[in-house]
Amino acid sequence: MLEFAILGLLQERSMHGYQLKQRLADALGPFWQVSYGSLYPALKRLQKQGAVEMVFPKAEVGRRKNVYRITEHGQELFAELGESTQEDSDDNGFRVRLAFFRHLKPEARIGVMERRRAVLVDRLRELKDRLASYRERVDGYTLSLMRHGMDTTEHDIRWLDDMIQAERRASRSGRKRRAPKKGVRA
Amino acid sequence: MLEFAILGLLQERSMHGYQLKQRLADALGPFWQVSYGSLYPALKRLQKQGAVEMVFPKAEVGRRKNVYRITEHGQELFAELGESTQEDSDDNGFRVRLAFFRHLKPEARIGVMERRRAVLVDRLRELKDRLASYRERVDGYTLSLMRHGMDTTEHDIRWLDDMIQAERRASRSGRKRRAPKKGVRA
DNA sequence: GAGACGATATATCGAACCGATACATCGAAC
DNA sequence: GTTCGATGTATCGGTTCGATATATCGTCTC
Repeated sequence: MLEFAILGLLQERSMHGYQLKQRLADALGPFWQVSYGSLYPALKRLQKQGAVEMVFPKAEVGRRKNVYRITEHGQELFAELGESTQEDSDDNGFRVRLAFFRHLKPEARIGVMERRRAVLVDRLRELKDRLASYRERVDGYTLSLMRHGMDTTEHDIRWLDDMIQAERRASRSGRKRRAPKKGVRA
Repeated sequence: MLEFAILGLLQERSMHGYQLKQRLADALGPFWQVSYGSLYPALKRLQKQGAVEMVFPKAEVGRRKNVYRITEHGQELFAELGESTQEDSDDNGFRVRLAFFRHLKPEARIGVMERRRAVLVDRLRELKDRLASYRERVDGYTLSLMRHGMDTTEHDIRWLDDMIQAERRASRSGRKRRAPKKGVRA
């Protein structure tokens, strides 16, 4: 997911590590913060596989800045990671994807959201089963935790449904007339 | 948090690693799953600092089972970890604490919940500020993500308020008459 | 203009964690 | 009987986090 996020940011414009960290904190807000201990190694990995490249490898004067630019292979990797089913059950993984949704194809967006929905439906079912199975033999706090988890999951599913519907609407009208104005309503 | 969870489980009865992993999955449901790569090293760490001890160090016959028992020092460590302010901003950290709330003192429980509430209020404020600051210059998906985050956080705060209130009620009536029946209503 | 100070910027370290896997034993089904 | 799934302990490589080291830049103060 970190690689995906980096590539997503570099898609807008080339940046160096410090900027990436700032823009990431800005985009994901309080949901996800990355450390330099993850960021710089991730950049090196991406560079090694040719997904990003340095713009000014060595500036002779002043402070050293390693500005990275995304390559064509990086673009492909971004799309691939965005549609990958590997991180579907990771809550933050979906948030990260959502933050860069605008760079994915509409069909891919719907696919991601529907897979996410399936994960949440699974989770809801597991919570329901669990709650039914150990009624009475569990303390009030755990019970409350499970019930709140159910509420939250149901809320999330409704949210997804709205977004999927909006995406389909935009997709349909987008085929007839250009550009459906702004975006998704929460 | 892993150490805290292990000690919480061992407080009920002595167990071996495999059982710990199972009971952990059972208690935390879909919220948290631990790997053996974390569990066994954590047990060794706890053993090294004298918080747990092996019950049957070496069984001569049949399958090897390393049963661990919590020590007095382990009890202290559990209480200490349960009240620690170190993991307050970790969502899962609070869930884990909640799953073992029954082993904490009522005052500690209220303290943990109030600190958690403060974290969520902070998060809500940050989301509001962020939303106000970059209205218009952000895509619909990110906007939706932030708005949903606000809704969820507000919901969580109300949940906490209910639990804090219930805890206070139980605490007050518990001082007059013994044992306030069952527990917390979600 | 000297010094302090905070923001900018890159890099690495140790501890911890995850997913996978290896290895072994048990019970039960076929 | 032997295959198969559940039980059980353990470790490996790769990744992440939190902290820290190092250095430069802009700005403010005396």
